[in-house]
Order: sequence, then C-alpha cells, then structure tokens
Amino acid sequence: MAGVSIGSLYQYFPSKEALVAAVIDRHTQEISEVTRKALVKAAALPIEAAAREFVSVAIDGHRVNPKLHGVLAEQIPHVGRLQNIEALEQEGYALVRAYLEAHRDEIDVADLDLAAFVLVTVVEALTHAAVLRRPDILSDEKADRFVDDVTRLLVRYLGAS
Amino acid sequence: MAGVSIGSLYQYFPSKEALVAAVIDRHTQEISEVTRKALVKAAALPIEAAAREFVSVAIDGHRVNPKLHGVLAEQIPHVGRLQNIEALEQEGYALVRAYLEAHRDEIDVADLDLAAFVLVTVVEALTHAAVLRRPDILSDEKADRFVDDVTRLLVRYLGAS
DNA sequence: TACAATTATGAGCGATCGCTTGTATTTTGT
DNA sequence: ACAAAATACAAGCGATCGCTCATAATTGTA
Repeated sequence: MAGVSIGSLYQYFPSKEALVAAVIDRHTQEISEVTRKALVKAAALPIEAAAREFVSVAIDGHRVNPKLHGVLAEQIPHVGRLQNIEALEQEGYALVRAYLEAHRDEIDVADLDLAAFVLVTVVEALTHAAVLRRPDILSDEKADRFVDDVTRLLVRYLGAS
Repeated sequence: MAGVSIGSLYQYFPSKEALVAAVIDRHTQEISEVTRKALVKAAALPIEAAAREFVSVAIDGHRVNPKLHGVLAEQIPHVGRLQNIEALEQEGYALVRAYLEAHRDEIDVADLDLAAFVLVTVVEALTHAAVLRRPDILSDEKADRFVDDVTRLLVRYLGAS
C-alpha cells in the first residue's frame, strides 16, 4: 500500500523500535555530516566568529529535515534517549567545553561546565524553536538578524564583550 | 487497583483525552499561581532585578511538579498544544514584550519581538533542562550561581551591561 | 525453459488500547 | 429500617497495535 508491505519491513528490521532507531540514526548522521566540519573549523576561530559559526551550524542542522526532526524530538523521549543522539549531544558538549578551556583567559564565567551547558542548551533551544515554531524568524530577510542577535547573546554571556 | 477503577474514571471524564486535559489544566493553574504574582512584580523592577526574578520564577514553575512536567512536556505535542498551555505561554510572552517596550530606552536590541522570543525561549529551555536533566545544577550550593549566570546572560543580551 | 533461492506480500495472530455496561456497594432521603 | 439515588467497580467489548508466517512473485543459475 505505502511502498513497502509490513512483512517486507520486518525482513529488514527486527522490531518497530529498531526501525525507528534506524531512521533516527540516519537523521543523526545527516546532521553530523553537516555539523562536524563546521564545529571543528569553529574551534580555531576567535570567540565572536566561533559563536557565529556555532549558531549557523545549529540552524543548518535543524534545517536538515525539520519535519522529521520535529516528530523525532517528540518521540525520542519515549524510545528512551537513543544512544546515537546522546553521543552526538555529548560530542557537541565536549567540543564546546574544550573550546571554552582553550580560551579560558578571554572568558569571564566562573564555571566552564555550567557555561557549556548554558551555551549548548541556549543555541539548541533557540534554533529548534525558530525552525519549528517561528519559521518567520528565519525568513531570508530576517535570518541574519537572528544570527546576529544570538551570536551577540553568546559573546556577551562569555564576558568577551 | 490504583485508587480508582476505570469505570469510576469514565463517570467523571468523557474520554482519556479529557482526563489528560484536566490534569494539564490543574498543573498549568498551579504554575500560574506560582508565576503570575512574581511576573507582575517584576514588571516594576529595573532590568537586572527583573531578569533575576524572571529566572527565579521560571525555576519555581518548573519545580512545581517536575516529574509530571516532564511527562507532559513529552505528551502535550501529541494532544495538540492544549489551549491553556498556549494561553499561559502567550501571557508570559506578552508580559515580556510589554516590559521591553516600557524599558525601550535602556535596551539595545533591534527587534523587540525577536528579543522577547529569545528571552522566553532561553529561560524556558535553561530552567527546563536544569530541573529535568541536570538537577545537580540546581543543588542548594549551586543554584545561586545558575541564577546569577542566567541573569547576567539576559542582562547583557539586552545590552544593559 | 525448469528449478532453486531470494524477496515481497497481507491476512490474521495475540496483546493491548480506550471505553461501555451490568452489577455491587455506598450514600441519601424519609 | 428501607427504598431510591448516586457512585464505584471490573469483566469484557470492539478497535488497533506490533508482529508472524504461509504463500506469491521475482531473481539468479543452468
């Protein structure tokens, strides 16, 4: 009926959960590809440029497949925080943490762990909400303003204003 | 078995959805009670104090019933963004927007709508994540630092540094 | 073409879902 | 004390769920 029959599906995936996991894996990997290079590149940039790159890449990541991303963001907690997502998250977290350490003397925050948490959470939440709930904010004529705003938010938070 | 039987349940609620809606309504109202006074009070405060109040009240709101809040945050998208939640969100958004307008001359952001979106999204995301996923950040000895950090984030973002 | 191996199919299985309904129990009114 | 009204209860209904398996269609080999 819808391209493949139930039976065929279960020849390739042992369970529905496995199927969903595979979909998530693919999506995660697509995001990884878009993301990783940019983040590594950002690691070598000064704070303002790195922040901007971080924001841009987060937007791009969320734009890979917004509809699927939205559905997954709803469903994943039920599946139980899939390992690959967790891993991607941890990787991003570690990169940010490492960046902060490398720029310790230019940064004015007391607790780098807390700062990493704040940065990752803020950028993820803002880009996620913008892409999925306020697409107007990312329209061609407004997107730059959004990136500018969030970049400034990050830079000033780090005390590098 | 669990306090009330299925039959009794369906004497008071026409459907499961209605039951869930009632639970959400109660939770929303509890948060409203905790929140509204503080937000109105914050409206009369200078930026730094208002920001701090905003952050504190967001934490308190998320602490009302963290476990329930977590479950609801997962389930609500499916129920279809219940009206009361939507209303509470809009109210918070409007309050922030009004505050920003009232303090227009002390604030250095280009777009007040965008700023309101950023502020609400950031505080909601940070407190939500902190309460539900990083409770260590809100331990007695660390909570103040978190509030300080986020307050500073908001204040600096608004250009009132 | 004939046969074997592989892959696709969907009717239908048991389990679980939201929900109804007949009965048992409690509360109320007299 | 008794009947009537209101409330509590859980067995079980149909519908749907994830999934299996006997069969059909396709592909590979000779």
